[in-house]
Amino acid sequence: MAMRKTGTGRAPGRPKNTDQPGSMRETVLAVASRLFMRHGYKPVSVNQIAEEAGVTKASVYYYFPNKAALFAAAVTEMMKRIGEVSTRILSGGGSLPERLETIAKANMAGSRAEFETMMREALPFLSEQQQEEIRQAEHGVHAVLAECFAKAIAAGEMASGLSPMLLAYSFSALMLVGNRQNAVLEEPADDLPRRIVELFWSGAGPRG
Amino acid sequence: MAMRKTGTGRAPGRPKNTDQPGSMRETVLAVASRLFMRHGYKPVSVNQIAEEAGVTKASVYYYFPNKAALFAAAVTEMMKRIGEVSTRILSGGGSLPERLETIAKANMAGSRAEFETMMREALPFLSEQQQEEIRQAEHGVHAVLAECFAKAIAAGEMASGLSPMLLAYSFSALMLVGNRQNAVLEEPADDLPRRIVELFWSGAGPRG
DNA sequence: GTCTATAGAACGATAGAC
DNA sequence: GTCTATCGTTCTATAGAC
Repeated sequence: MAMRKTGTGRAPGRPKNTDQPGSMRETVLAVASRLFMRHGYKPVSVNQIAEEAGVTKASVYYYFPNKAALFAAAVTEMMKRIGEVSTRILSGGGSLPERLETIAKANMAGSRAEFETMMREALPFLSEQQQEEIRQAEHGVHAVLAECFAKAIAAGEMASGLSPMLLAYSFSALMLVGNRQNAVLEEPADDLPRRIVELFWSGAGPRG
Repeated sequence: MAMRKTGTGRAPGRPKNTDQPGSMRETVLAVASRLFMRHGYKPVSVNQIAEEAGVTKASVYYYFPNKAALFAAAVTEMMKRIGEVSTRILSGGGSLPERLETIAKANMAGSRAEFETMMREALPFLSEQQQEEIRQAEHGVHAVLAECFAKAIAAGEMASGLSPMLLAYSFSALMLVGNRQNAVLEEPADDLPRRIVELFWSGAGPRG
């Protein structure tokens, strides 16, 4: 007799409403983003995601048309969360450079570099549309920064020669530098966020 | 009678020394880097490279153990050339910001973004060692910049708080920003190199 | 009875084991 | 060189909601 291979303990058919409603899709998304972040795109199978979410593969495919779409949705979701955290930090107390340093710390303590690596690996599997979806989500995160910069420029707290969006993308790019193998940068790792913000704020030219 | 499929017009056997010595490997490398840059990794077959270089596939595999190694070597070679060009620009005339702007223009006019895209596509096919080889070559390019920055810091032409290597990686990261879809940056495209260098040099903080 | 949300099974492709 | 396991994906059956 053949063993049941894909059983999840749950009976087929629509579940009772006692299972809190509307949560299955979000559960799958949460599990997926965690696994994708930890192991990358290819190594994570849809089956693995399904099992950890307590459903079968078929249920995952009920919510997402394919693995790439699930990945894109998971990344987009993550970006949304990052944007919310950034908004919270930026609307908090302290000077703007101090708040930027907090964001830099959060981004660099988290696995931003691993995120970029994962994106590179996954890119060949994504459709143009899915790539665009992710770009839009990324743009949203940058927009949060840009809005803050626009206000600061209007208030005279920042130089006025550069567009807020360019500043946002630049700051984001500099944070990525902080995720490099710190050995080659010849800087103490715990000081990097401060130095990155210092460079962003005051430039590389002679001071005074 | 079967047709010769892979003939290149050259007779089999070791060529006479009149064919300038040691150039075959370089010819293959040059052809490979051009094709990889133009079409990406997967779409380019080793056969195609061999044909355009005027040799057979067997000859290519004499110099390189596999396609990925050939790719890594081609990229490394390109990095070497980029490093040489950067050295030449940096040792030329003009102020340091002006020379940096020249480098930024060269990088952004050239297909730096396409290069990054190609790298992403090829990454899954490269061994750890081959990836490390490319990283080393990239590091070499940054070292050229870092050396220049170190001198400038010693001469008081740049701020002294940051390590030259961190500055080099940061400048490189900012140049990548210039390759984005310029629409989102809200900046005129032809002005971007100047603005990028301006940000790098003077920072985002209030001026004066 | 129809719609929704799940499970189970199977398909073609592919990669690795033997 | 064949066999098997697994992958992404699709199809169908079914239990419960409305």
